[in-house]
Amino acid sequence: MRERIAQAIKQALAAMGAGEAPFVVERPAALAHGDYATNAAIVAKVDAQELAAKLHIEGVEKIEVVGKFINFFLSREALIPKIQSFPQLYAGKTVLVEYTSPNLFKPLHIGNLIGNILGESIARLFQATGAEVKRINYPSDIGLTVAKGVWGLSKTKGDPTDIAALGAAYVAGNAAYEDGSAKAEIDEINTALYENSNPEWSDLRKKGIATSLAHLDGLCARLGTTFDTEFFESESGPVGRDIVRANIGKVFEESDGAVVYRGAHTRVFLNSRGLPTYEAKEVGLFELKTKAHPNFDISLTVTGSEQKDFFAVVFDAIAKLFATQTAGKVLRHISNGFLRLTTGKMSSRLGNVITGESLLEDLTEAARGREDVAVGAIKYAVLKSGSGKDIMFDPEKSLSLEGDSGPYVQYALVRARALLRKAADAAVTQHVTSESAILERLLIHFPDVVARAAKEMEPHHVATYVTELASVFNGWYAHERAIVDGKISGHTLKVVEAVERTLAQGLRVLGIPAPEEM
RNA sequence: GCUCCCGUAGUUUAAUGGAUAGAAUGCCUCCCUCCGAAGGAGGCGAUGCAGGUUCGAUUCCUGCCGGGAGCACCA
Repeated sequence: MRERIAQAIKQALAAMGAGEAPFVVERPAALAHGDYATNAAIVAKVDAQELAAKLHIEGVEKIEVVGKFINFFLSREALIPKIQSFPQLYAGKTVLVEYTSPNLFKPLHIGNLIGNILGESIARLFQATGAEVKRINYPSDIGLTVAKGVWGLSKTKGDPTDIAALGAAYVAGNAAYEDGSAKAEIDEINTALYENSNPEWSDLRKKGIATSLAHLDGLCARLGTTFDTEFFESESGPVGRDIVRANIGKVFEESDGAVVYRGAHTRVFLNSRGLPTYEAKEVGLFELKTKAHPNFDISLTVTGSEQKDFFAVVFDAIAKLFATQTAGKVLRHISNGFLRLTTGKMSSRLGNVITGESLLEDLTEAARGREDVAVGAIKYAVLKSGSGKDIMFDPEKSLSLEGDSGPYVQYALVRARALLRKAADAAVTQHVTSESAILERLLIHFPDVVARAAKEMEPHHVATYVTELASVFNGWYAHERAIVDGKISGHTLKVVEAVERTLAQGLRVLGIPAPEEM
């Protein structure tokens, strides 16, 4: 419909001799300004009345000129909701989305949880708009964090198959490293793990990794994520190290015994002991990713916003190392913000943090045992604002299930579904009531909202829309009776069906469960 | 010090250079004989400051003030 209006304007402008103009046809801020509006008269510098008079568009009932804007009101027939498919913006494209990527041996912290929530929604937005999506998890299974855990396990004689023991071992190791009491020992373990030179430590690592990974996969499944591919730092490290070594003097240079890249700022890729750092591992990861998915078009990496500058430099280095593989492709880092408590930033490296899991459990309890509602609550809290911004987390308020929240939208959907169940037993009449027009006028914009959210990789557009729809539906629901004396209007039935479908699809791209009952 | 990001009702936030800056929460009124009140209706309340570009600026540019993040062997 929007396209049809744009085409008509283009033709009318050409007929007026106004030529090309960068006008837009968009949803006006206020319903009083119609279903679509255009600034064409302003940007093309023509008389709005004259332009409007030239427009005759099928499905448009009324064209109104207000000031210099032209507003379009669709006819009831054009509004009658039908199955709305999303614009297939990314048809034929392959998109790699890397997210979650925790340090194994450590409980999933809230930052990982937020990254998972954002990454999953972005993956779903691309799928909804036609892309083939590969979900990638890139856990850290080697490095200082793991060394701390292995140190802790060997000190505490902890059971490496017990997830709680792993967490405790990491906390102990981290503390001993930070206060310096075991720094040398842990560094030694770290090197030995890289070199696989100590069977006892390597065995603890292997068992701990398996436990941690199984636990992680279970939690991700509860959150609605199933990964297509898992790459590990133990794989990317050696690959990256070799690539970096082979490019010393070309892309990298040696400095103080380390191998560095000088970009926007200088970063160490191989440390002075010759071990690959996070930077070199990213280089190796890119090699692994392109081997597995050589035909990708877009590669996204979702991590905390503090890594923004890091990725700018690393992607810069990767573009030089892989000139042919990156030509015409998009490599992008997507930031997720911190979840901030009133007490300040939560460090992932300190022991007494709220884990992703404990948060989910607390929310579930507050949601009367409903994990789907709890998942909806936390996901909505993360996705309702623009990505990359910090999420203010007041436990009291975030646990509340009222207002601008996931459960609010879930509840509206449940009401629509309950109504449809009732309607199944009702007689369907032909008369058309006018009261639902506001719902119809909102419903038509859903595909554009999803398209925009996908293009900008901003799920919050969908969250905002779905809440608006839930609110309008609730208002309509409280004000009107759909089923009277066992009869429902066929038109109303179609509208409610469209609301149900739209809310369900909206929640799906957000990764929020859509309950049948609450 | 250098670089980047962010300042919108008391609070959490939305807005594609467009029309009367939209919600939620909080506070003040109302509404369940009736499809689910975890709901609905109404009221109060906001673009940090100063310039600039533009027919039009929350949006773009400059300066200032305030907050956050990053900047060599962690991830």
